Amino acid sequence: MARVTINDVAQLAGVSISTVSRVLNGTAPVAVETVAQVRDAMEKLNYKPLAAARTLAGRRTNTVGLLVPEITGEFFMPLLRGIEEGVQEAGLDLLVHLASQNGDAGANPALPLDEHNTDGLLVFTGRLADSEIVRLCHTGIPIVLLFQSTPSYTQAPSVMFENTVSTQEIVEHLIVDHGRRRIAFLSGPPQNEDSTLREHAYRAALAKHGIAFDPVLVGEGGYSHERAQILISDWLLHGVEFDGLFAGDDSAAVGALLALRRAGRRVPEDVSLVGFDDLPFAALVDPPLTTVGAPVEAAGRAAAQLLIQQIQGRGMPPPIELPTHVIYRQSCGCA
Amino acid sequence: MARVTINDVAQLAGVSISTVSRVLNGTAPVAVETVAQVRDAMEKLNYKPLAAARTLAGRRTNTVGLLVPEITGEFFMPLLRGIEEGVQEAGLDLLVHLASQNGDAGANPALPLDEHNTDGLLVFTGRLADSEIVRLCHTGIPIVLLFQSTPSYTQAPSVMFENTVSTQEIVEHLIVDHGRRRIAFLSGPPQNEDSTLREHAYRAALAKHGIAFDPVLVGEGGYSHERAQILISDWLLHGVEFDGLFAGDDSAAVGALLALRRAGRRVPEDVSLVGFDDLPFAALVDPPLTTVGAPVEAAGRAAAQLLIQQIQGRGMPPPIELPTHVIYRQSCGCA
DNA sequence: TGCTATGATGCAAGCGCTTTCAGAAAATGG
DNA sequence: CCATTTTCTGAAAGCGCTTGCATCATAGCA
Repeated sequence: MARVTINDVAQLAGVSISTVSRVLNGTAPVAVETVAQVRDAMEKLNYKPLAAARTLAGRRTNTVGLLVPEITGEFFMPLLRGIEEGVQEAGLDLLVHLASQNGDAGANPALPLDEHNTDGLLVFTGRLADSEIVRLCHTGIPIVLLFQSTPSYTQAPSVMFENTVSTQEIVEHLIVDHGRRRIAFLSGPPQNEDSTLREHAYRAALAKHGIAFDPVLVGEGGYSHERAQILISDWLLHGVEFDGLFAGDDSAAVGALLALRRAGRRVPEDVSLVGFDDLPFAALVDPPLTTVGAPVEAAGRAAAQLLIQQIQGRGMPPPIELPTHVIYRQSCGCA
Repeated sequence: MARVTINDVAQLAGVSISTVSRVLNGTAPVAVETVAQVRDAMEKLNYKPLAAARTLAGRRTNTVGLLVPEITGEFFMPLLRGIEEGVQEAGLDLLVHLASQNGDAGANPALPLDEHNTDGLLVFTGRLADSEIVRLCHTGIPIVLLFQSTPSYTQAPSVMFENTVSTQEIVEHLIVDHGRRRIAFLSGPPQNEDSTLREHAYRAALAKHGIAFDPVLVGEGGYSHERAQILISDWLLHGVEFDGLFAGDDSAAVGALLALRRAGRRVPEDVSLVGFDDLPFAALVDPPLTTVGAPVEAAGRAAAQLLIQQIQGRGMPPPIELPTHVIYRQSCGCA
């Protein structure tokens, strides 16, 4: 049961392999009846071209790599879905690679994908040092950065969310509409760009309403419900008082919610709680979470498309910033 | 800036390409100092073997494919994580492919992966018809089935959860410890094997305690919170009465929880609610969900390992059934 | 010392496909 | 009706790597 090759097809169809290749790829005109014969032969033999051979001969892998820091959190799912769809639409395949998160940033996290020679790389990991990205860019491989702005001296396009406007709006909402004055903020993982932007916006909102920034009210939620839960429990235990909480993202918000409830604090009566991302469960928790809707799946899809655009030589696309908007539910105190 | 090939390395190291290949693959003894020279040359040139060429020459792709029905639900994440880790441990790569869920089962959902010629296939989709699986098996490509038992006339190993014992235990818990008599059941998607098994166990538990099975109390929750929420709302609206609910899985349980709450039913006072899987959020909802703990990530990892075992010719492993256990929290009525 | 295992290497034949080049056949135009 | 383009097809040269076979020392063993 040897593999059916292009030769077998050519033979059966009574043509040369060049012709078979051409009907396969549509790279040159082929007479309609010849096409029919070839198609027929392919069908009969159940011919499946060998990807590796095409790659080797055609010098393109038809594969894009996705470099992720870890597969966790509700956030990753819609993202992956968007990416897969975008990639599939273009007829490419998706190679998922978990970047080993060994502490040393000096290591070569992208290596495996490098080696596998994908046509392009989607990078979703703050962990990947700028220098590494610069290196990758210089190899000429198309890259798209997810939620990480383009480092200088490169022009890898990035896909990001609009953080500032919505964050400011949601924080101001707590101040203006719910009369909160002591509003805490939970940051994301260290050096997370989104988090930095959100913190700036948070501070700006406070400042705008004459509320002094209190460093006590800022902690690292790490976009993780465990972490946020522990942190908030700790705060509560140590008498840190606040009447509003912008949790940085929805995962942290849920963790915080749990901690608050366990400590007997009511949401939203005692504390107005808001998140960011509008992940699937945001509407499902009790009370439903007021948050910022971020088009995560669309971001994945957009990233895939930007990458494919580069791969296909259709130019270097500009960075994309996807709009977000506040979604008012009940956790802030709205009816 | 042409590609650095094995030739360049060989030349710089002053050896033949065969030797380079051998130090690369360790397929034959090479003198230590030669190895050093070659390694050196590789380093200097920053040589990266081209995967496609290795595949073509070596007749193996070093890639396994994952066929998924859709990327959604909390369930998929730990599964993917387990798979990726298992695959990565073996030094292989993971190609993720979303099976188009066009209604026609007649289509060829696996085709794309087929074409890409992976060394093996992880199949996680009830949608893939048995006939298709049989066909795949007959092509000789290693396969592992996820949550779907091996069809007859094939011996593709499968990874499944132990459904019966725990389900029976959790349902009996509602009957015995919480005095529930009208216990409803939400099934998974049609033809989902886990669901079928769980339903059998559910019925067995009822029977064991002399409770008549009432078909009115069975609905399709589809392992989806939206679907479950709609269904339960509907039931409540139409006066379907129940004091216990085994939601089939945790996603459906959360949906049901929401519907119950919206309708003013208290959990667990009015309705004892339990799920299955112990997904990450199960402990986070309010009240925390009593459920059956299923090692989802371990299942992914096990599947990857079974597949790799086949790929490496280390024999055809037997199916695996992973143990589950009831996790008592508060949604059933326990303190 | 002669003879065979063994170690270390090179040569060259592919792996299955794409693509350039050139040629044959058919279509076009004046 | 001949020159010229256009359409279609085949031969053949790789793409970068693995691997079977041959080679040649060197070492082991009687």
